[in-house]
Formats: sequence, structure tokens, C-alpha cells
Amino acid sequence: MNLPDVKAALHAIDNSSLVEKVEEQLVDYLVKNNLKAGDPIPKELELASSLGVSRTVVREAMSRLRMLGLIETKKKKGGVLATPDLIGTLEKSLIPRIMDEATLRDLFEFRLVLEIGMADLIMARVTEDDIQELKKIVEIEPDLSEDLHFNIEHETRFHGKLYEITGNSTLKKFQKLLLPLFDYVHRSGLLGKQVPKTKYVSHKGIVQTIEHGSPEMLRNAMRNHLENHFIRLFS
Amino acid sequence: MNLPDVKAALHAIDNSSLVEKVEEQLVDYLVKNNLKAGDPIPKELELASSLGVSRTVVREAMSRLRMLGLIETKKKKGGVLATPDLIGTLEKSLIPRIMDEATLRDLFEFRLVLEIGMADLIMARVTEDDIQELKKIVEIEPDLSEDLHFNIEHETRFHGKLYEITGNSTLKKFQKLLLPLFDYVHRSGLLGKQVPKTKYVSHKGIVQTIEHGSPEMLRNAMRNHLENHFIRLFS
DNA sequence: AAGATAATTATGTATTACAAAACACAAAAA
DNA sequence: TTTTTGTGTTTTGTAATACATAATTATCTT
Repeated sequence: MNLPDVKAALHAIDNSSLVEKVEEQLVDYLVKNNLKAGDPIPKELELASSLGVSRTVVREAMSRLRMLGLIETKKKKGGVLATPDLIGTLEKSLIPRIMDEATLRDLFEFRLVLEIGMADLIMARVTEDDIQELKKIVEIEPDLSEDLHFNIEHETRFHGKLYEITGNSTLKKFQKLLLPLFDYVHRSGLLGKQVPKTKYVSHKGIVQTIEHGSPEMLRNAMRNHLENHFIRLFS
Repeated sequence: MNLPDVKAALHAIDNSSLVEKVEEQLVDYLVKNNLKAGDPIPKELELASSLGVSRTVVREAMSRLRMLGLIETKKKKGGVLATPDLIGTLEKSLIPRIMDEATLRDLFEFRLVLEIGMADLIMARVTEDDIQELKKIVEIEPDLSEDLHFNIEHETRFHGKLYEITGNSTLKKFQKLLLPLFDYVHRSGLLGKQVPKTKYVSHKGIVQTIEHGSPEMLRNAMRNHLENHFIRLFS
């Protein structure tokens, strides 16, 4: 009897706690009843007696949903459905030194993928003002030899502006979220050694491409700009 | 006195509940003490008395961390630090009908960005076996006129395989997470009307590019393949 | 010495009690 | 009449206690 057979024959025993079950039931309730933001949720005591558990358990489950931003509660008023903040939730569990290396590497790649892939959004939505601001940023582009910390700050400001131009605030928040992680990954030696810093397409080059080029050209420029990182990944 | 002044003069009162504060303190504790996966956490009663709150509050806070996968607890043994599952956490709060439209649109774009940007990962890591499997998938590429449901399933299988080839399992999980959302966005009329389906670069074309082309060519092919979606976005 | 049994310890669940905020509505004051 | 003030009620937030349950350790029996 091989593994799939076993799985079919035996169904997994329920190892979850009451809280987990109630949590599931609650989400189920929200979805099934087609509730939308602002709609009220039954009182804790109602839920407790409906589900046949103590208020303690209901409260723990609701506490979890509250953390996800799925619900909000007020004294006397009770709970209402809210619109959760995806990225904010992610933030809570993203603690570099705790995460396993595979995921860290994955997220590092994730950034590269995003920055290349967002070229089309940038080209479609960039404004004259954006270009002026980018120019102002790259005007003071630091030399490679200069202070590393300043370099990083500059990098962040430039790339951050690019994310902003996409007009996709989820994307932007995601970037902000990943920032502390890169610092960590760089330092951790997770990606093999730092390659000798050659400069490929510069920030100035990217701005020029945005101003006068095409989405395709921007993708290529961005890919080239990130070459150092790719080398470390694929070596 | 205008608003910024007020903000500076008056700092916002602390409106957070005890549970939230304890939650924060706990995460702080984990980070500050440089704990790594498997390291034990103080007992609930210790924490309660250390923090000067009831066990109820400590348990609610820990329940939240447990949900994030940040800690695990066993009877008699107590709690230990664990490695959280980022995407799994996201999954809990990603309920399409509850999310606001702006975020839904953002996530729709997110997918397009990813699929174009991951060309380099694909080209760097694709194997002969992968190509054979892709060929087998596109062999039975359905006609546009055929059953819509089958079309969607086919789309999913093809693009899912591409994510898999990247070797980035976080990316793959992310895709899986976003799947139900696209269904919803398509139906919701959130993106203006469906454009008349023209076929641009086909799945077959993409496979050919992967087999014989360059990363740059794959990015372009992918961009073209997704043209229908981009049109809806930018119109 | 091996295995069964009991004691111990920490988490999981239930119950009760009360504090704190939000709301409703009546009573008092202008 | 309108506004303020008080008073009661409801529902969540926190605390305290008790006991159930699982895992570990110690103890006992043969």
C-alpha cells in the first residue's frame, strides 16, 4: 500500500483545537452569509451557545480574526466585518532571522521578478512630474566608492519611487515590507559572496529609458541593472 | 494651530488593547533574545506574571502568534518558536468578496507583473523534462470556442507549470493563492468588459520560446500573451 | 530490568465575575 | 423647547478559578 492509497483509505484525524475549528466556522459564516464590510456579526455569547463552546474559545477565535483585520469590535456595539489589510498581516510574521533560508532566498528572487515585470505598469502610468522627480533623485547618484549606507538609502529612494509610479499600492507596500529583508539577506552570506560591483545600466540610464523608451526597453534595462543580483543567484 | 502642529504637540493616545500590547511584547521578546526555531518560550503563567496581566490575555496573544505559525505549543512541553508560513497566513485573510476593489485590482496586476518578470528564473532553471511536460500540456490546447471551464483549467495547468519551473516555491504558493481571485475579478466586471478574445502569442509559442529563445524573448512573448489582460487594465 | 501505574506539569476549555465603553432614554435645567 | 445631565443597559475586555487533557517523569510491581 503506497502513500496515496493510505491517504485515501485513512482520512487524517482531526488534530485541530476548538479555537481553530471555531475560527474556521466563523470565516465560513462570513462568506456563506455574503456579508460585506460594515455588516454586524453575532454577539460573542450567541456564538458561544450556537457553537456549543465557551465564550473563551469564541473570543480567542475572534481575536485572531481581529488581528487579520477581518473584523472589528467595539464595546456595546459588537463586531462588524471589516476589510483586511493583506500586507499588514504579512508584516507580522515576516521576521528575517526566524524565517528559513529557502523562503528568504525565494523572497529575494521575488523582488527581482517584480522589478522587471512592473515595467509595463510604469510606462503606462508615469507622469511628467514623476520623471522630474526621478531626475532629481539620480542627480545626486552616489559614486560606488562612497559611503555604503548612503548608497543603500539612495537605492531605496530610487526603486521606491519606481514602485510608486506603478500606481499599485499593494505592490508598493510589498516593497516596503521586503526592504529590511534584503539587508539581512545581503549580510547573511546566503547568496554566495558579493560579486565585484560592476555598474551595468545605471539609475540615470533607467530614467532615460522611462522618458524616451518603450516597455520592452525598460524591462531590458531593468534586467541589466539588476545583473549583479542575478549573478549571485545563479552562481 | 494647524494639523501637523497638533500632531507634534499632542501624541496619539494609546488605543490598543492589552492583548495587542502583549502580542507586541512577545514578538519583541523573540527577536531581542535572538531565538531560533525550536527554542522554548516562557510558560504562560510566567509571562502573565512578568507582564502583569492575566493568563487570559497572554493566551489570546499567543493564540494569534500560533495562528501566524510563529510559535507552536504542546501540553506539558510549553511553547517553542517555529518558522511561520507566510503565504499560508495570507490565505486566511484573502477572501475576494470581502476585499476592497482597489486591492483586488492591485492583485490582478500583481499576477501580470510576476508572470512577465519571472522569465529569467524560468530560462535559468528549466530542464529538458519540464519542456517535455509543457509540450504535453499544450498538445491538447483547447480551441477558443470550446468549453470555458475547460479553458480555465487548461490555463491554470499551463501557467502553474511555469511557476513551478522557477523553482521558487513561495512564488508558486502565491500563484495558487491568487487563483480563486482571478475568477472573481473576471466575473465582477471590475476591469471593464471582456475584450473580444484575440489570440496573441499562444501557449505553444511560449513553449517554443522557452526551448529555443532567450530570457528577453520570453519576457516579450509573455507580455504579448497577456495582452488581453493589459488592454482591460489600461482602458 | 521491564512494564505498568501514579504523580506532575503545562496547555486547553469552561465558568463566573466585574470593569469599561457605548448607547438609549428619562429627568432636570436653561 | 432645547440642552444637559444622570442613570440604566448592553456588549466587549480583563481577571480569577477550576478542571480536563496530554506528555513527561517518577515509582512501584513482578
